Amino acid sequence: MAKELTSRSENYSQWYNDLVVKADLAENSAVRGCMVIKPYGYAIWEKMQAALDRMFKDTGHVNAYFPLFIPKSFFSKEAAHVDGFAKECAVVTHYRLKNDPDGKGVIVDPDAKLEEELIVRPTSETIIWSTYKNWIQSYRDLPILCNQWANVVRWEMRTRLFLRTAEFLWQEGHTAHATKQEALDETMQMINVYADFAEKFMAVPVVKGAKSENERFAGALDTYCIEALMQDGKALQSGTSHFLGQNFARAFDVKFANKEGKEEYVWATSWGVSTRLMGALIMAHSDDNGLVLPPKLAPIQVVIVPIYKNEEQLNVISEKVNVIVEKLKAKGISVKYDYLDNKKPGWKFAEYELKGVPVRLAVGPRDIENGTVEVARRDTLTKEVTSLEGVDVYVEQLLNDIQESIFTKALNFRTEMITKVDSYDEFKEVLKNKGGFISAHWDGTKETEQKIKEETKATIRCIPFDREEETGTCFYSGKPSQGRVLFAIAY
RNA sequence: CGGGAUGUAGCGCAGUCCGGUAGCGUACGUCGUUCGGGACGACGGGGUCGCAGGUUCAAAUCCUGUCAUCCCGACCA
Repeated sequence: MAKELTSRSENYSQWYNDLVVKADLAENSAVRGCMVIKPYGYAIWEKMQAALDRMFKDTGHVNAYFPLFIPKSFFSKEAAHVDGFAKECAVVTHYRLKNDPDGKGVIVDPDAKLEEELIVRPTSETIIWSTYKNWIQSYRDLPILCNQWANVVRWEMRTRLFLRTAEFLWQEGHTAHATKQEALDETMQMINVYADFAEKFMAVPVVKGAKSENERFAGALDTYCIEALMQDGKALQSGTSHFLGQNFARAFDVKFANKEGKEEYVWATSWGVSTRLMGALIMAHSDDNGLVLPPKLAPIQVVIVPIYKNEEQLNVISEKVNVIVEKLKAKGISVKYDYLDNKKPGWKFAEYELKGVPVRLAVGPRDIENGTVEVARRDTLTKEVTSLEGVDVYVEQLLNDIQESIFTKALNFRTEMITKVDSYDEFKEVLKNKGGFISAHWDGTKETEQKIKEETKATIRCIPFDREEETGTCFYSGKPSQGRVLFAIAY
């Protein structure tokens, strides 16, 4: 099955490593687990970026950019935060190289040691809040609603392609507010933006909820998340939005004068999604023929493959196809007419399936004669012949259908994979044989969650916002519970 | 950082036990026939066998070291 993201899995080199993206490792270097995103893979990321950026701007946010390097001292200012990130930081200690006096190559110049080490950002809360300090004096300066598109580095012990790479691309929103309520609203608003993006663009259904204390972001008072389910039954945290309270404002001494002229600490949020979403996209929809991309994120939405024996035939076909291409473009549909004769039609069919192109049109002599075109859809791998006249309208509708159909398929799968469980035996049984989300009562304590994790590797993915009010008893401890939470094995 | 595996042509691999100077599939190039689901034939180009030492007349193969990757843990977004 083409669902594992492992290099040894059957189809990896065929459709994943070679075509979409490659975790490329510099030889003999300490650059481990970083990823190279090839042009086609990057085009998908660009589509995601564009859609998200639009949504951020529609909710009043602006983009900004902050430094890659963060002075070490900034990190020690928020205790929980440093605890969370200290173990996975890349540290810059020198600023110069020189020729090795004893021979070949270059060495780090020992005379060029930095007074204070610089940390390559694992996340930008600290550098941004030290900057915000200078931007904020009065309630009139608030709110600040900034987002940055950037790369960050987390020196993970073990990396997993897309899901946990040492360097990754992401966006991080950092907002500052005058009131607690406004910050809470912002936190909630952004998790909703993420959920909308996941469901409407990626066609990946997600559960919105709050993290348990154990799983919370380092330095946050509350973490909201969206959790998606992959085809192998494992959960993937796909986006988070944090209510930071006044923790960072206190740490960086960011105060403002309120309407009464009194000094108060600023309220903060941060939120982010990363190239991990590409992993989610791939693992949620792909099949053994390769990628299945939702039309809204497909760099190429329609590919047209002519079938011909000679140039004369091609010319006749092209004349008809060019009209369609123009019509599709006029509708804002990205279309590629692959008329080159260096590959055969069969090869092209397989190739574009591998790349997840949602709709393929094939036009050959037979179609020219009958005024028809063959339309194939990637998600169902079905083909039908339709009239060439008006195919643009047909395709436009089809793209919408595919978008919806991919989502419905994923949603049905997820619904099937949420299992209600009331005993520990049942819990273990479902984890082992079925996977997916397990909806169960939990007593709300760290200790219970920790023990369940140790014994089964399952963690609480979230406490869903829309859970039913239902009292019960914790399946593990037998203590009273206020409602069900979702457990799962996660990536 | 522990346990296991791997490193040989762009990619996927065989060859290693038992040392004799590197091969298969695919991709690539030329020509011809093909072209409605990854075409076929003929010829051809491409490899410091991860790296560094050692043993030997001779090392992809044996020995030592080292680097890197993958999988399983621990850790984490």
